[in-house]
Amino acid sequence: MQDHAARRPYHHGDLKNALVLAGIDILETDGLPALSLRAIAARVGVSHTAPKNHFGSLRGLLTAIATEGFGRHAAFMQAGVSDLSEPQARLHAAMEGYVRFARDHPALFSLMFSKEHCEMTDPALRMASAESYAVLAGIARGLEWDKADTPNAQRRTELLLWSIVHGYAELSIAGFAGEELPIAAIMPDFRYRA
Amino acid sequence: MQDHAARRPYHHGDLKNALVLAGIDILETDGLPALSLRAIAARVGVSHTAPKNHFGSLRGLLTAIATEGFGRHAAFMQAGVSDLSEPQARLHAAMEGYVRFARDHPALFSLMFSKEHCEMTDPALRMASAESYAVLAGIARGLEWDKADTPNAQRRTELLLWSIVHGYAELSIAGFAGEELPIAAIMPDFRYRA
DNA sequence: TGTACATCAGTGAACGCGCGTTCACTGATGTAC
DNA sequence: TGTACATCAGTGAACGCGCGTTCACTGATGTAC
Repeated sequence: MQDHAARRPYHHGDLKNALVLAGIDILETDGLPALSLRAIAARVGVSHTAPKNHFGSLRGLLTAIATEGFGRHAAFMQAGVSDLSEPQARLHAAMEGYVRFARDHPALFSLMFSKEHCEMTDPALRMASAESYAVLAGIARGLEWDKADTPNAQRRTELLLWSIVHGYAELSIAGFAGEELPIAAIMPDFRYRA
Repeated sequence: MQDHAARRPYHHGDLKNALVLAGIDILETDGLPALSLRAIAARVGVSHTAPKNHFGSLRGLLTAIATEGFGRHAAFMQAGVSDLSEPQARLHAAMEGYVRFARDHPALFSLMFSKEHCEMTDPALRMASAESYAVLAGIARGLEWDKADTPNAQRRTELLLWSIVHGYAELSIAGFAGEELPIAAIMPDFRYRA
């Protein structure tokens, strides 16, 4: 007993991080409805009131989990892209990463876009989601399409790409997309300049 | 008191329908988390165990609500289309209806695509969602695009259109789509045959 | 180097709440004869 | 036309459960002097 006490000191040391990781763990295993302050704290082995010191409330903790989610999401997109140089291949790889993340981590992905659970105005969350968006937008830069001469063409192109990949991911999760085609199979033929 | 009893007979008469409508009402007002058996029954003015006779469980009732949602969703798409004859205009009108429905009824829209809450294998739900999909697919039929010669070109075209409109709707609800552009503003230039 | 004190991190019991379900019931309706 | 009976629709009290929050607390750490 004394030994256990010695091994587990009163202060955790990195509770904030541990709670976020435990939360993601629960999401993967049991889904969003299982994500409560008590369940997360229990998984870390800590009193269920401890999270309050770091996150204020359940909503705060969920927001932090979503923020971490956006980081991983961006990494999924980057992963397939690094080796490629051809613009269209890079775009498709990033989009494929987007969809793969959603399929592999549906509960986390849902949380990331849920106003219901997350504080969308949170600065850290906004920054993380913006960085994730920037991966796609960065690759899309220089993309040429039919309406390139309309105002805000670039922003609109990005929004189109984002809609396609996000919609496909959501439909895929919900079970409406049928067999799991690579996203390249449904992409229109964008052309690149030069 | 006697009067009230006389006015409100023991049997409701159309409780099944009334519960679905009450549920939608609560969704519009207070959102998905507020949607409980007790809340829905209370709104109709009935014991909270009464829904069990018609729907078996909360999940059954939510599935029925989503089914009704798909019906309304289809109506939103149809609404703008009827007056138009030009194919591209019809397509854009249907898609605009799709997005407008999501923006006007975000909680109901979310429920409709939530495995978490609905029994996606329910026959009535499947039929309703298929009918909704058919509105878009019907208009898309005959649409010509760059990959028209690949296998399953039609299905892929439909899936692309659905992804665009669904993704744009979701991003719009989540607050990521910025100012509310009509969807035509981000659509690529499909061409129609003949 | 030591002491006092403020601050921070985590505890654990208690709270009230709303939830879905179970249960034995009652009122109303339909149907067989 | 009437009677018996089965079935259906709705009641309301009670249940146990997990939830987030509050509260007074304690153990550990840092800092001023």
